[in-house]
Amino acid sequence: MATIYDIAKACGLSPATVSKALSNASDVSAATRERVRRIAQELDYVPNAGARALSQSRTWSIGILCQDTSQMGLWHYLFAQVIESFKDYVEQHGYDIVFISNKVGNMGLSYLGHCRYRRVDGVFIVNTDHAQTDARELMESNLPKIAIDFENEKIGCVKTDPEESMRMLFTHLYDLGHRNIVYLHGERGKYITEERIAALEKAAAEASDKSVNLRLFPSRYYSIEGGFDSMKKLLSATKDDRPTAVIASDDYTAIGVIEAVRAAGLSVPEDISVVGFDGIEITQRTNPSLTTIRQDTKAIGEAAAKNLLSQIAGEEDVPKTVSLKPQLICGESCRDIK
Amino acid sequence: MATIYDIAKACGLSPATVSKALSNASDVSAATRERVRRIAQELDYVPNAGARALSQSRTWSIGILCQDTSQMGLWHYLFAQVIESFKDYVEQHGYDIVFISNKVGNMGLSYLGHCRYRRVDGVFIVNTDHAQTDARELMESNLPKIAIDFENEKIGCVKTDPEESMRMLFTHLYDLGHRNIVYLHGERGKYITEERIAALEKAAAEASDKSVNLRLFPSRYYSIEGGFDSMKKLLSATKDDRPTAVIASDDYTAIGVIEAVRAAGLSVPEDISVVGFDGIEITQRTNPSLTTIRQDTKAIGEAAAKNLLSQIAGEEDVPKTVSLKPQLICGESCRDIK
DNA sequence: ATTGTATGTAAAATCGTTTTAGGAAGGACC
DNA sequence: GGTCCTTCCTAAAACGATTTTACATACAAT
Repeated sequence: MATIYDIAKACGLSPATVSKALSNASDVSAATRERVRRIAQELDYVPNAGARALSQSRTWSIGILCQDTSQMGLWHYLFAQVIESFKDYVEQHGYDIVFISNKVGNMGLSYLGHCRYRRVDGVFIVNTDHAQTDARELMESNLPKIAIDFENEKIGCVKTDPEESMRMLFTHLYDLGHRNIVYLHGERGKYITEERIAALEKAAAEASDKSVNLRLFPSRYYSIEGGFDSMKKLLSATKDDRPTAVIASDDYTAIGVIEAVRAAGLSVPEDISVVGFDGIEITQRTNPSLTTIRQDTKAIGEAAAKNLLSQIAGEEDVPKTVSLKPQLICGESCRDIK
Repeated sequence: MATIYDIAKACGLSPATVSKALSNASDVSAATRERVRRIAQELDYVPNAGARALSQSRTWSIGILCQDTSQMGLWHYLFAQVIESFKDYVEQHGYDIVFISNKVGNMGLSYLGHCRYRRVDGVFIVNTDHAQTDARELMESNLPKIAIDFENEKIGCVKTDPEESMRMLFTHLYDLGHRNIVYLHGERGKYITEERIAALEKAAAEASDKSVNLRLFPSRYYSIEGGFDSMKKLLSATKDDRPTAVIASDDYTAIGVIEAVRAAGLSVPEDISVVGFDGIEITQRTNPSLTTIRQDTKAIGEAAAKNLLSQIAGEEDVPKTVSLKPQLICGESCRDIK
């Protein structure tokens, strides 16, 4: 493959001049620049990203961490959309993406190790067990970085405003007359879980209505089966005091919840109203269609990208946290019981 | 960040020896090797993939081309699973993945240009418009490469055996008594479309039954809306000779088909039987659940990875085409009309 | 004693860029 | 004519590895 040396030789110039000509440096005459360009074309020259990276000490690549014990793998519908939006954005700015893993070859690299091996210019933490040593090490590092739905002193985040989201859901149910509500929340201890629980309890408290009975019940994220099992347990645990509405941790869980309600011989929304979270496409195709909070995945990906690129560029005053507006999608899974 | 030079200095050795010690070369004493290892640990050394690539002229990275005009983007459920499986496999062998695009920065790189810019060791063509100039250029190149559902002289492929798949579907419907069948096929001209149509017609011919009436009707891949629209048209075009069964090009299309049947005041499977293709998870959650052909996405990804790594290793007799077994999943979308 | 063979290490070249420091040529100005 | 800018270009170092060649030393075989 042709290199700048080949071009230099063909043009009768030095490699340095060729490099500058190709990168639009100011101290090359227009005539020379054009000649170099032409010859480069003719020789089918493509720069070597690795060599460039070595000399610039930046690779124009960004790491993405999206790993989880959940069976969904990397391709959770929601995360996938966020990643795609992120990728499109950074790609336009010349970056490629590297999926960070701690199982590369037999090198025994940690997440951070992998980032350093590939010399990524920054990292986007989409999903991981934030409590795990490996993830912690990465977040402690001083790489430019941004996360989704997680933050601490060392890392900022992009998220769909939890306060507003949960208030929207609660208010929607409350206005339909629901007072006996259960939140089927995701794994306790996860940052986003705690945040949403707090937000929901706050919204409930703000109603200042003694008749409101908000209870929590554990489930897990992104699992139809998990939603099914949890709802089954919930139903048998609340025989005498069945909730009139259930807020699922996410849309998959909500699908499972609906199945469980049916399996118990009850109906949605006649007997129990159900709402989800995330607003993935399929929720509008289910039967009944689901009332849920839509997260704007495109905006999330873009906001994360913009923030990270600003950090990489060394800009000052890069916002630490970006909070995006949720949108309530009204399906047919809730009944007015007033 | 520590380099082998730092280690060399700390050990009182030459960089060459350090390099060899770290790569388990034979001509380094065990004692030296251990010492180097220890110091490397202490200095928190991580090799620089770019530098390594420059000197080895291989990057340990593989390009993935998965782009399409379809609105599904990169994250089509089926392709996503294949890519994940592929990624897991090559990752274990030390490779990272690069998504190939023709919109990187403002460099105006073609697909092949991007591959050359990043010096990928091989490329996996998951989905693209194979007729497009850019894709053709890539396939003409002499990079190690493998595709899904496409092949020609220059590139081999991994696919779910079309002959067997289509025969399974046809036979299933035939055995249920269906004689009036429509295939709602994907875009004409696509390799896989033509292959499946031919396979289906062959299976129908093999029935040697004059009463079999197999018709083709155009639709497009992976679109619920597309399936809906096509089925609507089909219903109005066949008022007097409605098919008893419809084979959709894929599961998404099948979902749209079912909606269209309902919208026409008919029912699945009472009035019309519907089958899909791909076997994505959600088809078992729809109402009714879908009879479909399951493609083994994990096996596809692995087969592609294995094949590509063999090519990269320069092995001889790497199989050009790998054909995998389909699996018939029986849902409740077909009725026995005998 | 000589030759040969491992063995362990070092020096230097190489990979393809970018960057820094400077040099030559030519014009403008006093 | 000398000084000072510009403008355009080059040489050389740097980036961080790997790889090839060469050179010691030790020890065995002849």
